[in-house]
Order: sequence, then structure tokens, then C-alpha cells
Amino acid sequence: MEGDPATAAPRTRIQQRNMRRVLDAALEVFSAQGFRGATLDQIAELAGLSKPNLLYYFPSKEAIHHQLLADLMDTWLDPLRELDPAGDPMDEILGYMRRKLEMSRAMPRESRLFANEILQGAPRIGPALEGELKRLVDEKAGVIAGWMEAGRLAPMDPHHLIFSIWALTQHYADFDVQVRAVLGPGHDPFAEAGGLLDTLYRKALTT
Amino acid sequence: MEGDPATAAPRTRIQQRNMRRVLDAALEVFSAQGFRGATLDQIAELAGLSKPNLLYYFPSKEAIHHQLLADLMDTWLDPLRELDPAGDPMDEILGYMRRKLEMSRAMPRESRLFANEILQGAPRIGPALEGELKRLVDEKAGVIAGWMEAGRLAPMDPHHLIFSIWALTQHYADFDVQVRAVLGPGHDPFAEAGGLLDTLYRKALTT
DNA sequence: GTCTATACTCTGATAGAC
DNA sequence: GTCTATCAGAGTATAGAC
Repeated sequence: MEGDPATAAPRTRIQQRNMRRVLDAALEVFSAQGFRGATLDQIAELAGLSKPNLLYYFPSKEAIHHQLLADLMDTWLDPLRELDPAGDPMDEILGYMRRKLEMSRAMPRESRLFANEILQGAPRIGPALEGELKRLVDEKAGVIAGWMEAGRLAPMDPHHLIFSIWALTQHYADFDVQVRAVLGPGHDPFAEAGGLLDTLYRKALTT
Repeated sequence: MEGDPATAAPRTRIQQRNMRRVLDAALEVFSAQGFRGATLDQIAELAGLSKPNLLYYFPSKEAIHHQLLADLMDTWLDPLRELDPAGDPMDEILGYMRRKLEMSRAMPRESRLFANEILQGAPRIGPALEGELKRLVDEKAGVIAGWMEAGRLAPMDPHHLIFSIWALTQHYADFDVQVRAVLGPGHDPFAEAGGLLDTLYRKALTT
């Protein structure tokens, strides 16, 4: 236990720095290649470590990936958590959409890591989807449904409203290559998307 | 050349049947595991062939994948091609959205194959995105822009309008696992999505 | 046309020196 | 704590019998 960084909190600065390096390199490689497409060689090289040294910090490839996903789930749902039942309905929905789009812009690698995992059937994160995620979405969908019943928003299925926000915002991170290929040079996809999504939801949600 | 199914059109029924089996099995495996995650063993087993026999029909793993993507690009853009400049603007946009959603419902494996490719930076399909795809999108975006300038649709960026339709419709194929995990049993995600998307775009595009 | 056997490479993981 | 050397298994692809 004493000298095992993988099962205990790191205590030296070098350990902390190296573990962060590994996780950052792993995020880069896993998000671009998927779990099986990624190799420890790539991660080790990007992290500036030898492969055995990398495996000193984490017991296995699977463990690195698991750590990344666990860390991600922590922050990934923050924008939705912040949706305030006491706020103004339109502001809250538009604010949620903007926070989600900003997260896609700032964390495209995390978005792609997540997308890879879901695309492949969520073999590692499935339980969290049916548990933590479902609970949070059900709760917030209830809030939105209340707003709609009170006539403060146009009525529609709140779950699918949330899905639509996920789809639209994550698309710009996950399909970035395609978006840029079609637009050509001289564009700022995220800024342009922000404008369109604002208009779209404002009109759609107005009673 | 005579007996090489990979470079010539197959001429026997057995060859045709086996090549179709291989491509169908490969679609299943590639779409679920990504290119590197897929193995020839899996594909061969699913196709009911031995691995060497599989490699008699296609020269390499890469060749199978390439064939799938090439076939897919052919049909993937059909819904957009059908958008008719002479039609009613609202009907045309909503019709396009519905055809795209129906394609996601009927061809989820193809959608995920495509998503995997884009997520990983479109290493094999990149040129087609900047060429064929961009040309078609630019053309149809021009049509839509004309409708908006004529006051027949609410004004918005037509490229991003098209992206939004891609994002929303493909989401239900690519993130199917997540959607179903959150909704729980007893739902028909595609039918429910159809209703919401219809309302969403109808309101957003009305002047 | 299809199979068995196998060559060769890549990859995840370990042993052991320093 | 970090490195060199290396193993065992998986994976793509080929050779050659039938």
C-alpha cells in the first residue's frame, strides 16, 4: 500500500505531476481512437514516460480509462444540475443550453471520450446512465414539465427537450471535423451555433 | 483476375451471398467496436466463414471497411438530395428532417459506423467531406437561404440549420443506449422524437 | 473455393537491474 | 521510481493441402 500510487492518493509532487500527465495523454488518445484503438505505447510517448513506468502509476489500460470516465461523469452533469427550479423558465433552459455548448467548446476531448463509450454500447458506464444520470434527468424534466403545465413554456416532452440540447451541443464537439470540412475556413462553429440555438429554443419554447 | 472477387464483380451466387454476408457482419462489428476494436475473428464468425475464407473475398480488413463506407456515402445523402427547390419550404425542411430521422431508425448501424469514422477524425472519409458532402450542403443551403430571403421561412444560418437536423436525428441512433437508459422501458424514442422535432422546427421556421 | 497450419507483428503486462 | 529486456497472447495475413 505504501508505494502504490494506483490505490492510494499520490503524496509526492512528482507522482501528482506524472499521474496528471498520464491522464491527460490518455484522454487525448482514448478520445481520438476509442478504447481498443488506443495503445499504451501512444499514451506513454505522449506522457513522456516509458511504458513500464506508466504501468507503475496505473495497474492496467482499463484502469486509466475507468479513471477518466469516473472523473468526467463528475463534471459532465454540472450544467444540468445548475438548472434552477426557482429561476425564470426561459432563462434557465437557454442558460443550460449555453453552459452545455460552452462545455463542448472547452472540453471536446471529454465529449468524444463519452461519445465513444456510448457508441459502443456503454459497456463500462451503463449502470451510471440508468442510475445517476436517469435520476437527475427525471428530476429536471419534472421541473420543466411543471413550467409547461403552468403555461410558462410551450408544452413538449421534457425528456426529449433535454436530449435535443445534448444532441445539438455535443454535435459540435463530436463531429467537429465534419462541421469544419463543410463550412470551410474562416468560421467559428461554436459562436455561430450559439446564435442559432438561442433563436431556435427561444421560438420553440415561447407559448 | 478471373477468380478474384475483390477486384471484379462477383459472378456466382455463392460469391454474391458470401460477400453480402461478410459486409453485413462487418457492419455489425465495425459499428459497435470501431475500426481497431473490430477483429477479423468476430467478423468471420458472424459471417459464418473461416478467417482465411473471409480474406479470400476481401484482401484486408481495411478493404472491408472501405467498402462499407463507400456504399454508405452513396445512400447517406439521399434524404438531402431529395430536398426540392420547387417545393413548399416548410414541407421540404420538415420532410428532410423526417427522412433523416427515419434513416436513423432504419439504419442505426450505418449511422454508428459513420459516427465512429468522424469521431476519430475522418481518417478515411475526410476528402469526401470536403468534396462531395460540402458541395451538396452548399447547394441546398443556397436553396434554403433563397427561401429565407423571400420571406418564406424565418431567417437563420442555413448551414447550421442543416447541422442541427443531422445532430438531432443521428443522436437517436448513435446515443440509442443512453436515450433508452434514461427513458426506461415502455418508450418508442424515434416516434417521440418525431413529434418533438416536428413542433420544434415548425415553430422555429415560421416567420 | 475452402480449410488447416502457421508466419509475423503488435500490444498489454511483468521481471529484475539500477 | 525508473529503465531495459522480455514474455504471452491476440491479431492480420499468407502458404499450401484438398
